[in-house]
Amino acid sequence: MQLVRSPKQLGAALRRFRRDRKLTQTQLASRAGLRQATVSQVENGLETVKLKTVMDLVHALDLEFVLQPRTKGSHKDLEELF
Amino acid sequence: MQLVRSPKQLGAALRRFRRDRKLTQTQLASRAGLRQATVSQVENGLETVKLKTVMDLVHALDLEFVLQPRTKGSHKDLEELF
DNA sequence: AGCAAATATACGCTTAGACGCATAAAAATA
DNA sequence: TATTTTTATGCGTCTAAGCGTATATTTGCT
Repeated sequence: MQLVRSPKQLGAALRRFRRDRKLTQTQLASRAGLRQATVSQVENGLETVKLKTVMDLVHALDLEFVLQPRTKGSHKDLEELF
Repeated sequence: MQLVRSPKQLGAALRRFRRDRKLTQTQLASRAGLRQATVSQVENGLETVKLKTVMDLVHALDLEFVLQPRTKGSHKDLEELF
């Protein structure tokens, strides 16, 4: 269960789950109807990826999002500024 | 705490949280650095919205995502198989 | 080291998000 | 009912995602 507060965290979480499932980017891309290159971009934190692309990956990995109020200990991820 | 398995569910969840916080689309848009029109599109389930736009709204509403294995059915769990 | 698999990057192309600005439609309130 | 407030939609512009295809780079294995 992974917190996702930024595209970078999303990419890292997706990569962890993909590896847990012993899939390559190419295999995941095939399942999700995407290109391997696109999977790579998302896993590397591309901010402007489309929500549909993200959801396709989430579904292909048999995952789901939960949207919830922000938990405490919040102000340590200021990795927004690049 | 809202399950988000599609752009439509995301839009509906964001709308609920925004109303909980007594904000108009214009007020939320201002906080998030977006247009009111964009907030409207996202709340109505636009599939191809950019992840950055979604995250801007999530942050502006003081929310966060959790990425987790998909639960079975519509309730908490029933997962133990038999 | 060498090779194969996996991942990151490149180019040209089509499509569309988000923008500013504006207004139409719908919902709330007097 | 009329008026205000809120939400949805329209148009022209700019920018870039994702596509196919291909290749460069990194990683893993023997």
